[in-house]
Order: sequence, then structure tokens, then C-alpha cells
Amino acid sequence: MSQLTRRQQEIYAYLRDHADDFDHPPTHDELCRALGLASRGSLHKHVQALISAGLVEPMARGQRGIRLAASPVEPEAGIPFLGRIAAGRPIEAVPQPEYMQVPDELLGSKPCYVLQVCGDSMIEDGILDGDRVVIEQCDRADNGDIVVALVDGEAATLKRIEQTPGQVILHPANASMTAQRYLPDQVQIQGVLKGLLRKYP
Amino acid sequence: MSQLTRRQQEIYAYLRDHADDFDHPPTHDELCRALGLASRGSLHKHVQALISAGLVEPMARGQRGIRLAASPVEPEAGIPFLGRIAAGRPIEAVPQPEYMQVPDELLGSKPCYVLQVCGDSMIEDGILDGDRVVIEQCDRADNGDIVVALVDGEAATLKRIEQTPGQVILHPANASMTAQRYLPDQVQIQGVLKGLLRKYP
DNA sequence: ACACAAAGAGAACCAAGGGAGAACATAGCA
DNA sequence: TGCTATGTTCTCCCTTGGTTCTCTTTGTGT
Repeated sequence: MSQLTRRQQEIYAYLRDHADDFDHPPTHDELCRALGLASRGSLHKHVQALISAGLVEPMARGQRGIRLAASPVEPEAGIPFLGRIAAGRPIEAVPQPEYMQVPDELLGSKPCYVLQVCGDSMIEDGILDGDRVVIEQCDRADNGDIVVALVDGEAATLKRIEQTPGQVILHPANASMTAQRYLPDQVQIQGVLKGLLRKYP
Repeated sequence: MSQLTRRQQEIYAYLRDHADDFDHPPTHDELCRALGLASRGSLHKHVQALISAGLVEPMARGQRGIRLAASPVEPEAGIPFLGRIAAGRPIEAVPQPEYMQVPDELLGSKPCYVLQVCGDSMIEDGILDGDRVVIEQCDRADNGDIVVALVDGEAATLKRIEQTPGQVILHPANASMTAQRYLPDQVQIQGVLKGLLRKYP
């Protein structure tokens, strides 16, 4: 898991320990006063770091107040197995996530989850039907990364990404399929591939 | 590695014994104060010596705080990583096995070990150069299993096996290679493939 | 006495952490 | 429609911490 800086740890500890002192989730201003900060902007930077570490709930549109993430990541619990991903269908979620033990080396610095691959669209990159992939939550990627991308808000797919100013191309690794081109607005990156696990019978 | 000087041993002992006193890894300045030093530069020299002795984690880019090198995973907690296997060469053993954390699901019922694959001979089965494979120790296999086979007592290779009464065929999964045929006596099975781990950068 | 290694002080440099504050965006409200 | 509270983004700046020097002191072996 990513290393929090000292200040970030202090702020998280404060939120955790004083959650009950507030009858509503504290705003940036209130937190600033409590922590002795004079600038909302400074606090905001730290809160963003806590969000990307998965310790604080991301701000929903129009949401007020900073609240802790419902289920802080338990190191001992492992990585959540969320469901299956097939090219072009929404992620098929398992009703209640199981937690898997995954080698640390396969994890990124941000929170991660595991999906099971369904289909052969990445077979030429050695990703087979039934493999489990470790995905690091992330909303941007470098060209050439393999990503979980949500297209038009509903169809999730695992593909190699190529981003140009005008369009986003999702490349399968399967000669019988063709690359898909979209407008940047249509494609939302949900994570990048960090590791792969395969079980042989 | 070179012998530690007396002061270096003292500093290492201090780090080891007081690791729990700090909620963050101590900085050079903090350590200086704790050790009665007035200069970061002096301490830095000692810490560098400890790093090159492998007792302290090397500083990653931008990392802050001095932390002890992670103690290797205890044998009972992981699977030994024994070395690299390339088609047709003996297994290249690492001098001293590291132990890796491997998901239980990838293990068999018998003792297992991990090898790193070297080469593309199984690429069409989705086993790429650099992948790590989990091998269950075993001296026999079913036809179609992928096995670690020792040929003529020296050349180890990872291939799909086909056993007939008169001969043993080792099939690569690479169109540019051909299957190898041997007498049953020439081939000794050293384990069967149970799992695969791949790390993406 | 001399050479040498270990150890420390301190200065200088650079990158990352952290904070201040302005400016902007958006929601809720009078 | 403005006003206020709040979240967001930005730039500027200072501080902190790791690194690299040089110089000095001290202890030890020949």
C-alpha cells in the first residue's frame, strides 16, 4: 500500500479518532481549524492523498464534508475479488467480495482489486480465459498500459490503451478482433493491470 | 559484504531495538538526536554502510525515513523461489532461496516451489518470459500436464508432456519449436505446473 | 613518530513536503 | 438574483530531509 506522508497519517488519525466529535462530517474549513491550518487548499491536497489511498470516501458530486471510507483496507484481509470482466459487458460482480491473498509484489501503491478474465480478447498478451488479474485503482494510464476501461458508462473491458488528443483506442491482443476507437469522453479508466494469477488444475 | 565497524553496529542495534518507538521511520535528523550526533552527514555515512550490508532498506526516490530491510519471509510463511528455468539448460539456482507469498489456491497438496520462466517456449499457452510458475513437487504426471522435466539428468525444461509406453514427448507451445522425443528413462519429472504469477510494471 | 582508518562537524545543494492565499466553481438559500 | 458556504485548482514560498563535499579529531598499529 502506498506510503502516507507524516502529515497525511496525522490527518487520517485525527479523522479516525474524532469522527464522533462531529454531528456531521467535518468540512474542509472545520478540519483546518481543528488541525491548525490556515488554508483549505493545503488540507485539500492531503485529503486527496487519503482518498487515493482508499482511506477517505471520494467526494460525490455536491457532497459536503469529509467522511472516512466505509471499509478501511485491512492488510490481513487481502485483496477483494470483485467479479468477472468480459469484453464489452459490465463487470459481473460477485454478490459479496471474497478476499484473496496476493503477493505484495503484484500490488501497486494504490488500492487494488482482483477480477477474473472472461474471454480470449487478450490471449496474445498471455492473458487467458479464467485468469485472475490484479488491478490497481487509477483513473489515468500511460499509453501501452493494459487497463480496465468503462465505455459509455456501462461496458467494461480489459484492453491495451492508446490515448491521443482526439481519441482513445482500445487494442485487444487477438488477431480476430479489431481495435475500438472512442472519443476521450466515452472512455473512463477504472484501473491498470498490475499482476496476473493463473491456476492450473 | 565488508565488516561493520563498531559504530555501525551500534547504529544498527539502535534501529533494531527502537523500531517500535517511532510511528514513522526515523529521519536522519531524528536519529542524530537520538544517537547524540550533531551532523546528518556523519550519520549518513554510517547508514550507507548499513545499506550496502543489506541491513537497511535502500532509499527509494524521494523516500523519507530510515527503515530496516524487510526481514525475509519465514520459510513456513511462503514458497521458496529457487531460480530460473530455461528450455534446455539446468535450472539456474539463486544462491539463497527467497520465500514468496503465494495464494493458497495456486498450491498443490504436495510441497511446492517457484521458478522464473526464461524464454518463449510456452508462449502460446500464455506463459511468457519472466513469468513465475508455481511447481508442485511430483515425479509423475498425466498426459497434457505442463511439467518441469529433467532430460538426461541435466537439462531442465518446462513443457507439456505426453507419455506413451515407448517414449516421452515434450511439447513446447511455440510454433517455431518442435516437440522433443525421448526414451522414458531419459526423462525425469520434477514437478507439475500448478500456478502462474506475472507482474506488470 | 608516522600512516591510516574511523568518526564527527558543518557547509552547501537539491528535491520533496507542506502551507498560504488567491481565484474559480458549484450548491443552497434568502 | 445575489450572497454565502464549501470544494477545487492554482501558484508561490518556506521548511524539511537526503546527499555530497571538505575539514578536523581521535584511536590504533607499525
